[in-house]
Parts: sequence; structure tokens; C-alpha cells
Amino acid sequence: MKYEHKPIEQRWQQAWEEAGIYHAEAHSDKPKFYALIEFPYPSGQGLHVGHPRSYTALDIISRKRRMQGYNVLYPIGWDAFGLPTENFAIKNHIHPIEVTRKNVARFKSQLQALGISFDWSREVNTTDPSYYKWTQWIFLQLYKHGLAYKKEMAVNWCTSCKCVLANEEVVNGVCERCHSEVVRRVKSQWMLKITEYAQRLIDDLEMVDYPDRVKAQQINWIGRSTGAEVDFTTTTGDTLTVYTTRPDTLFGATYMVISPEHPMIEKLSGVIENREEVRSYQEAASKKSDFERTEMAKEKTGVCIKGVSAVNPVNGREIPIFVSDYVLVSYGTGAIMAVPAHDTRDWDFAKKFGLPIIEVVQGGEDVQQAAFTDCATGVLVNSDFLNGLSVEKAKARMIEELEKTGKGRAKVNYKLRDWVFSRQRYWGEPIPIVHCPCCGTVPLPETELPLKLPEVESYEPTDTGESPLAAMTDWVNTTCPKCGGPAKRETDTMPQWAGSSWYFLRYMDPHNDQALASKEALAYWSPVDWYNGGMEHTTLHLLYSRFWHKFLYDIGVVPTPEPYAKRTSHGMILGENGEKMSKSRGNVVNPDDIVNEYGADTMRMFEMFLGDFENAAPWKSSSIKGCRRFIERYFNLLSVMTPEETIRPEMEAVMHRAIKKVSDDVEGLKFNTAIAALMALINDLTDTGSVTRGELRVFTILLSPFAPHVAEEVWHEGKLGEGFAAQAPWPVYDESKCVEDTIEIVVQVNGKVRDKLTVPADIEQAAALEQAKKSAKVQVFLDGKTIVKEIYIKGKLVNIVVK
RNA sequence: GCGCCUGUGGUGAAAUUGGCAGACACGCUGGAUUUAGGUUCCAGUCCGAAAGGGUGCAGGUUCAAGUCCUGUCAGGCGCACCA
Repeated sequence: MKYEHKPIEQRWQQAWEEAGIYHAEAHSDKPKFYALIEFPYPSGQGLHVGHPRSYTALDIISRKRRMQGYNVLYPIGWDAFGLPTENFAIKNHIHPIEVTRKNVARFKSQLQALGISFDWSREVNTTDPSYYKWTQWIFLQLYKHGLAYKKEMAVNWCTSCKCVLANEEVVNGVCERCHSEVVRRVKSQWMLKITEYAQRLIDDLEMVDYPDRVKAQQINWIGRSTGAEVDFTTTTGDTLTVYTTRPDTLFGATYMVISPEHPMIEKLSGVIENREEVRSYQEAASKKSDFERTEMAKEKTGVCIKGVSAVNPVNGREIPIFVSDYVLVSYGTGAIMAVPAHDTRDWDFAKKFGLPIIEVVQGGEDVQQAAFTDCATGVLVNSDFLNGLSVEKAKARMIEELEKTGKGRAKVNYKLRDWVFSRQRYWGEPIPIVHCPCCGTVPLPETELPLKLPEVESYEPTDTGESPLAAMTDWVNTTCPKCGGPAKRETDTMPQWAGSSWYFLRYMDPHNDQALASKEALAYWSPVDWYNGGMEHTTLHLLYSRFWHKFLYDIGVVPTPEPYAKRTSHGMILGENGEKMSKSRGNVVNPDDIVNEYGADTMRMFEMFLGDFENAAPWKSSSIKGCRRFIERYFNLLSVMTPEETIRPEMEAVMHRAIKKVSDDVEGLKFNTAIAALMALINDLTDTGSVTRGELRVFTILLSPFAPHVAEEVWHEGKLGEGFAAQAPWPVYDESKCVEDTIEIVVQVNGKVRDKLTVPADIEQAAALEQAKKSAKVQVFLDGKTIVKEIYIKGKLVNIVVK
């Protein structure tokens, strides 16, 4: 019988579906296991080879868990709102609903062809009104708790998408999605107060099992810093508050800098002598894109504000105030005290404008030549009561002094900004808010959810910065839920991150129309036990959803403070040339071609065998054959199977070791070495020319999470057991059977291998050494030398050190 | 600048965490089966005749280092005028 993947894979996919064996049970006495992968955006390109890497990995885990007696939830859905769909729809004059429906159908068939054991009965779609009803509901709760607010502010505006972007979506000054220029625009935007959760988002990382690199990146992004706010008075009698992480250097402040957007400029415009100069600088700064403004190593620019100066609160010294765009309005107080001796940016600025540089921390080179920024070794000088203190102590002492005199206070700051939550596009969740001329901003009553997107012909983005929904007057004009008078709907929609911030909750109870999920379902399934996804979402989706979940926890909707107990991250699959796969590079591989030619089982094995799951791995088409060959060799075992139900004694140790190796490696995401172990095992089995039914049964179970279709076929053809292979109990290894009676140990002389001995596995030091010294090969190197030291590592080696 | 990761045969990679470097696979070489081979099977395959030498480079710790420490080079990822 020849291995033919197509009929085998079709047959079992259908049989599993009909039997519904991958459906999670709503109630069960079994322990629960919730495995989650990042649900895909159903793009027009279809499935990418990167998708199956993640999906197959957790499929293997999920299948193993089922076989270990867990009630497993491994769901799938569609993160289907988003710009590519909308743009495609506009270009081709097809409604986004229709585009989405088609793309979903394609993705679905592609995923089903891979034999991923998703529970398709719980499929969700973020664009489904019965789904986004609850996205809108969560928004209303955020609004009611003061965490959603509308604010006029400078935002990132993508010139191509014609839409605002969150800070997280701007990469190197360009749009993360389309790589077009991002400029600053002042707009009224809906914001979510993620900053309110900054500290908890850091602290609670302690409660979860995430890779260190993920935690580090989130902590970095949140960017906590500790320091002090210091109040400077101005010669006009106003207060200018700055934030600094180096209050110890306050005596070295020789000038101040405020950002071009700082409100003080407006306030003091009457006394500023060089108003025009300042104003034109402000204008120039506002025209710059984020990229221009933050470009590295650029020349500092600025203007000295004439007619007003600041007074250093600790020494009464009067110092000039500058306006410069190297100070950001969005961080701290938008104003700084400049200590050029100990800050490189201030130093650059001071040098350019000829400002004094006063050393207050000793220990570096000449501060006139370069700023000395090392906090660890310096000692304070020129600083009155701080003189002689270490930087660390001086910081504490200064804060104490400031608090005592009321001129400042300890302060913690975060780089994290609030989340810009509105988008000026059609294909997103409408924000359920009404603007009433009498009542102001009015939330839609929950009973009116979902607020559906209007079905219209045209939804092109506008250049004016208004959402396309604004043009749909029938929809926009409404009545105020509060006073009943005429009012207008909010026309911005939510970003794509909205629907994905809570989708894992919906899977727990996907058809509930009373709540986003029932209390019972949430209590049973929470938290997600294992979430695998890409590193690229670390400071986007992963952070956003942790924020939403914490909020939902606070208002009593969900039972756990963290959504995901364990997070792992797969590496990217690169093109065969080692570069990122992309159309322009011409190195894209279509997963359909592999599935057609070699079969889903080979495709799955191959992607898992590629390399370390957590690191990037280049595609290597030549090794697909190796996986296919392995599956064929396995399939052919059927023809040499003998009817014995037992495992032959000489196979016992290799068998148990393979069970242990595969079981452990799967848990540690070491799929490549788990497969290597299966390959080694089949080599051992085929060396003997035959296999017993008992051996083939164990092998089939071990293989089935990786290559479920062929395993199922062999299970039935070989009559290896009742029911499906996919439901067979996972084998348990016997530690005592993993070891052979005799082992080989290495004998080294001075660290060099000189002989290998076959000895009883439990041999003790004295016996091992004695036998080692008897070896003729070893004696050559001992001859005429004195033994200085003898080392014995049990079961491994003997090392004799001679002189 | 800050944070993180990687560097091992011709190739993708392993190495029980300090104990035989190169498992497993691809490729290649030779042989067998076959009318044929882009099939299957068997043998070989880090370099070197050997002694020996080999994990980006230079040191160090250790009986023993791919693994630990110091320095350095190269590549990648994230953040970045965050005071």
C-alpha cells in the first residue's frame, strides 16, 4: 500500500468534524486547558506560512492535552475590521462585508486543510454586530468610569491611510502598516487612559509566565522613571514646574527649556520681548513631522525667551528660559531644567548657545569637553549642602529638602501615553456616543447596542480628517438619548486593536446575547492557560488587552487580574534567502502549494522541524522531503507489523526514552528535537526489520499531535485501538525503564578522551576508576606520570589528571 | 544612547545546562535493487596521512568551557531628544 496524503487527510478531517471530537465541553469534570493563538486578520493574500507555525505548535500542545485527559478549548476567529479590507473594497467597489466574507472563507478552508484541531463551533468574527455589540459595551464601561475621554491634541496622522495612529503604530516616524509619512495634526480624539494602569501593567508581570524578552519590552515601553518635580518661579511671579530624574544636579542648572507647545508661552506673551521670534519658532516646530523632530543626532535649535527668566529655588540664581523642540510637551511637565555638565542633550544645546556649564558631580573628565553622566561613581561638588554626597544620596537629600520647603516633590513618570482610540475610517466599530448641543457628550444606552455600521455605497476616506461616516447624514443625525432633541452621532470608529483586546473572553461563551460571556464560563475558562503569538504585538495587542482585562477585572466582569497565564512567542519564518518574506523580494511561499504537493502532515512536521521555535528560521524547501520521507517510512511500518501487543524487551529502553523526550520537548516548545527523537526511534525500529503492534501503537500516539492524519490512518488500518487515535491516552514513561543495564562512559586523561568503557549503569567511583586505569589505551598516557587528581561523574565520565 | 537576541560542518540545526561537539535532517560520495531513477535500501561524510586541531575573535576561571567571567568584532530585533 502506498502513502497518498490527499484521500487520507480528507477522510479524517471529515470524520473528526462529524464526530466533533475537538469541541470544548461547556461543563466537564476534567481539568480545563485553554490554548490560544492570535486570531488572524483575514487578508486578501490568504494564509501566510507564518500562521501555521504558531497554530501547529499550540495544536500539538492542545492535542497532547486532550490525550492527557484535559477539557481543551482551542478556538479560532477573525480579527476582520481593518484598513486593507476597506482599501480593497473601495478600490474594487465591493462592500467590505463581502470582502471579509470571502477572505474568511478562504482562510477557513486553508486552516481546515491543515488539520488544526480548532473548535469551529466557537468561531468569532469582530465585524459581526453580535460580537462588536460587546466591544462597544466595553467602551461604554470605560467611558462611564472616566477612562475614555475626548481631547483636542496633536496626533499622529498617516498621510496615506488618512487616519490617526496610536503611538504604538508609528515606527521610525512612518506608519507601521503602510510606511507612509506620519505628520502631526491637532484633532479632537477619543483617548483611553491606559496610563492609569501603567504601574499595574508593570507590577503584575510578576504574576504571569511570559518570556523575559516580552516582559523587558513591555517594561521598557511603559518607561517608568523616578525623580522629582521642582517648582521654579519666574521673574513675572509665575511658577514653572520641571520634571527631573536628577534632582541632585539642581545646583548645576544654568538655564531652562520649555517645549514649543508649552502653555506658558501664551500666558506670558505680553511680557515676552521677542514674541515674533518665539512665535515663528513655534510655527516651524509644529510643521515638522515626528520623524524630522526626533531624528537622531540632529543639531539642536531654540530661541531664548527675552523679558522673563527663572529663579533656581535652591540658590536663587536667575537663569534664562529657552524654547526648544528637544523638549517634548507630552512628557513630564513639558519643561526642563538644563544641567549641561551632566546631560548630553543639555550639553549640546549649551555649547551651541554659549551657555555656562557648571560641574556639580565630580569624577569624570573636564565637563567643558563632554557631559559626565555616570551616576554610579560621582561625588557632588559646588552644591552647598549636597557637597561630598554620592549621587544616590544627594538625590534623596534634595528631594527631602524640596518637600520640606514646598518647592518640589518626588515624582514618578511614565513614557507610556494614553491610547489614541479613534480612527477616521469606515470599517471599524462605531463609537457608541452621541453629541448633543444641549447635553454634550452622551453615551448610547446599552439597550441600543449594537450600534451598527450603516450600509452604504461609498465610504472613501476624506482629506479633511473627518471620518467617512460623517457624510452619511441619515446615520449621523439622530436624537439625543438624554433630552430627545436633535443630535449627531460620533463618526470616528475604533481602531483594529479594539476587537482583539477581549476576543479570548468571547470564545468562552461565543453565543451569549446577555453578556460578553456568562459568569460561569468566565470562571471556568479564565485565564488563558497558554497564549502564543508574535513579538511584534508585545507593545500593541498584548499590552492593550492586558489593560482592558485589568479594567474589566476592576469592574467585576472578569475573575482574574491577568488575561494570560503563560505567553510564548514564535520566531518569524524567513524566506529561503534568509530575508523577511515579501512580495517585493519575491521569496513568498504559499502554504497551499506545500499542502497540495506533500500533504498537511508533511507541512506541519516540516514547519516544526525547521529550527528553534522561538527564533527566526529561514524556509528550506529541501528539507520538506526529509519530513515527507519520514512519514512514508512510518506509514510503511504497517506492512512489517507483527501482531504482538507487547514492546520487545530490546526496544523497551529506547521506547520509554522517546516517550519522555517527546513529552518533555513538546512542553518546552522544542518541537524540532521532539521530531528528531521520533526519527531516531523509527530508525531503531526499522533496523530490526519489523515492529510489533504494541510498538506501533505507542509510536502512533506520539506522532499523532504532529501528523494527525497519517497517525489516524495507521491507527485504523493497523487496528491499534478503539475510537480515534486523536483520543487515545497519552503514554506515560517509566523512568526506571529509560536506562539501559550497561552504559558507556568516557575515560579522559587530562581532559582528553582516551578510551570508552562499557560498564554497569550503577557503577561506583572506585570500580569505574579501577577499570579505567586497566585500559591499555589509558595506560599509555599514565605511564611514568603521577596521578594528581581523579574525577568521576556518575554515568558519564572519568577524568584522570596526571603530571 | 538604552533594552534584548544571535554567531557551531557544504546546508537547516543539536548538545540532558560545566562533562564524548556536530544528534536529527538536507546535500554530497560510493555501493546494492531496478528497463529506468528526482524510488528504495546499505555504507561513508567537521578539518588533517598522522600527531593533533576545531563552536566569530582575544584573554580568563576550571580536572573539564559551545556553555561561566572580562574585553572585542559582526549581524538582527525593540525603544529612542522621555530630562
